[in-house]
Amino acid sequence: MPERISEAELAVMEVLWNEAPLTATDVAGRVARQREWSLATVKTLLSRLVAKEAISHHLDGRRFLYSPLVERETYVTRESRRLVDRFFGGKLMPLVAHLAEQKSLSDDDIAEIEKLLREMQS
Amino acid sequence: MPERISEAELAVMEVLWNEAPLTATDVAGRVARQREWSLATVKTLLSRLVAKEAISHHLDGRRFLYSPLVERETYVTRESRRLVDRFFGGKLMPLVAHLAEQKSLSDDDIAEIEKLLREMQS
DNA sequence: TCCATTCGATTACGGTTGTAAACATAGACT
DNA sequence: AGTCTATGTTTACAACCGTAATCGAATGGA
Repeated sequence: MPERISEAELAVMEVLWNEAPLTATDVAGRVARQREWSLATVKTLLSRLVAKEAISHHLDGRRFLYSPLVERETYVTRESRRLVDRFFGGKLMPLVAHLAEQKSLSDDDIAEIEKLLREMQS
Repeated sequence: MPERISEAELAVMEVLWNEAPLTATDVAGRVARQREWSLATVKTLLSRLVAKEAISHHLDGRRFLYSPLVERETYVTRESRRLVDRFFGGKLMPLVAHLAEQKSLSDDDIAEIEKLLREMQS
């Protein structure tokens, strides 16, 4: 049972999912484009992620190189399922219906989803 | 900008979305079917939800009756969008594709979604 | 009238999160 | 050799969360 990744930690994960391994300084550099965090903050988040076993670190000279342990795919799947379970009784249909009603779907989106579904069915 | 509702608070919201207004004791009674919470705990959660303006309470004699202020529809939409923004670049298609690939869909589900989409499109 | 029950409000307390400063240590530079 | 710098570790601290116990006021019953 993997531990949950917090909002702030997720920003760090995104950086590492995008490129790894990286040093703490590198991570701080890339994450800085999104959030205004000090290097110290990023280092705290990295430590916590290591403690949660969401990332690994191995020594490179005198510094650490960090890499994801949990894959983005895996995490996204888990979180998506969580949402679908919590709000839509675990069924995808109501989610799609819901978002469709909210006009989150353009006609193009709908067409695309239909195509995808057709492919899956055959 | 509405405040976020925590996991535990959500269980209380679900009860009130299902039936309202209710007293604290009633809420505790219904929520007890899911979680093992003392009445005190439920009362704390109700207070916090009132503070967050997610629910309202009005005096009925000497006790409060609680009702949702935030609609389930609204909240679910917000959370869905949050997930889609965080993980799928704001696009719904990839979420559906993702869940579909994860075999969350039976053939019947697919057929049902297709029907829904066809109706929407016309 | 006095007590037990019922309620909401206040307080509690350990854990997580966001955000960081301070500290220790190992190289790097002078 | 002594100092600046980079880097990981420890500590900090307020807000939020899960989970309650306790307090104080009001009510209902004996």
